[in-house]
Amino acid sequence: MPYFRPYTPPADPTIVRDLTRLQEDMRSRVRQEPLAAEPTLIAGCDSSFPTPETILSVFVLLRFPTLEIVEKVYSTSVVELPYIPGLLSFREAPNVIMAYEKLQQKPDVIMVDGHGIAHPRRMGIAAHLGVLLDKPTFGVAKQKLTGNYVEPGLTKGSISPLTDKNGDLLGEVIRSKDKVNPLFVSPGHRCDQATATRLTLACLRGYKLPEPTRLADHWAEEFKKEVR
DNA sequence: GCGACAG
DNA sequence: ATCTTGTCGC
Repeated sequence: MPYFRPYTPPADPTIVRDLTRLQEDMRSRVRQEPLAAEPTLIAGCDSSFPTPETILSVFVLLRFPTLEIVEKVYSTSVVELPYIPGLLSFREAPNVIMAYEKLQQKPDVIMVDGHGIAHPRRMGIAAHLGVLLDKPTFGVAKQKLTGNYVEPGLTKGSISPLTDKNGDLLGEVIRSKDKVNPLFVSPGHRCDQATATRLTLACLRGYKLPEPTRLADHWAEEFKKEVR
């Protein structure tokens, strides 16, 4: 429990205003619906920073529901925006998409490390990527960004709703492993809560993180060493 | 005015 | 996200 927050240089108010408006416009393009069909290929993506000015994004493609690795690719580029809560997608999405384009085969659905609609303007990076790629997406985050919830049961499989101040559902807080901090799962684009939760649970293999994002996270660390 | 604040 | 050792608990 830190008594303070690391100092973050104030972001250019003009940029923040413009990106926030852009996000509000994108919001109208997000759709929540079940998948057209049971997925055969599911992807996981995550990013790491070899240096403060370099971002490295990874995409891991897995067969579903067996979860065998089919492909893994990555992309690196120069960071152009600082981290600003709520505007994470503008900092990471460009490079994540560059990695996505390197995949030989495209997934039926993407599990993103971060939030979907569990965001102040319902536009977390998972929803953002879904709209730009016009692909089903959902988010699996390790920390809350917004919303309220009651701690779910301490055993694997316990779930409790994440809601906004109006009581609307933003996502679900899921205990993916006994006695470890829960995950925050929310739909992105062209996906609904039931699907996001079902796929997350179907991808658990004894670890806190479901395989798609766990492996993306793992390779983001491995590739980082090669790059620097 | 006082907290909260993905990665 | 990143820096960074040992250590408590199942």
